[in-house]
Amino acid sequence: MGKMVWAHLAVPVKEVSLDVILPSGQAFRWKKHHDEWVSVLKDLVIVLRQDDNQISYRALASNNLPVPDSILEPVLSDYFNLSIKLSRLYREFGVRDSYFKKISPSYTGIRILRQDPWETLVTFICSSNNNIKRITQMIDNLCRTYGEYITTYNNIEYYTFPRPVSLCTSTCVQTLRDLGFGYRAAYIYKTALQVNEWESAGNSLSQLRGQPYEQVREFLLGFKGVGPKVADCVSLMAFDCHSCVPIDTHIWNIVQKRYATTAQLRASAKSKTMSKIMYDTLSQHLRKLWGHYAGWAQAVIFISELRKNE
DNA sequence: AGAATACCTCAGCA
DNA sequence: ATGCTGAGGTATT
Repeated sequence: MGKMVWAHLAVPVKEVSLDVILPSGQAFRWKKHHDEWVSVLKDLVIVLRQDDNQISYRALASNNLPVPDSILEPVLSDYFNLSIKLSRLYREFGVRDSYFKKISPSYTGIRILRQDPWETLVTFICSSNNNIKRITQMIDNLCRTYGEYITTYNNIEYYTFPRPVSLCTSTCVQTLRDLGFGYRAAYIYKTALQVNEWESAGNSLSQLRGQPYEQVREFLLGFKGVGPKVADCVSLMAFDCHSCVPIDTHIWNIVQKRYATTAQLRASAKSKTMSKIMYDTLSQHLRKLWGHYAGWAQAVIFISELRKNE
């Protein structure tokens, strides 16, 4: 083993709280081992430690060669969206929304990660009618089976996230079912075929970044297993659509409990399933309330609700 | 059009 | 114990 070389990001916990955002259902591949958070970004195993004033980081590559900080720092800065100042957003949300102002002091450092589009798409297809624990297990199985081995750290093997082409095999659906994907196995396979074809034609999913939300959303809704909620999660977490507010069961619950709702919204509460119209109405309502970075406010409210149920 | 139902799996609960 | 419910929904009817 080479000498451990740590580099540092001067980021206070109030801007990024790893312990809050990494295990809370935004990304599903971070593992905590003692005081270290470990995951894979691109083809590197990333190791993070955090104290009050900084995040220390280093990376392990498959060749065991050191990864220069000049490569690593931009990767992390991008992944954690560090150009966006959280303190400023919290202040603005607090002015717009008294409930946010009330609860946010207990939930600081919650920000939206900027994740890989393909990985995010697959992950959130898996998230439908599912829970964080199981989603984490499914994604872990997927990478072990179809990803490329990178290295072992703390006795845990780390793999890349498989490229679409790796899933375009005749046995994929059955394999995924055996790995616990249930009915989502077929969705993943079909999506892999589509994305592979799209990329083979010289495109990349990343080129959707910077496109208007409506176009990103329409594109995403074209995949099997992607409905309004999943499309919004991917738009927000991979395609820079910061104002987009995914409406899940937790947000729906909290809106009914905490926010004044219109007669139309209250009436819909009786319905077993949320209609597309109702979904859009609610999402836009919250977007207007919270503003251009509404999706970031949603993340705070979502985690506060998640934590309360524990 | 809009609402109900089936869908994989599994932990938590009565 | 066996059966039900809900988990960051979606496709189908």
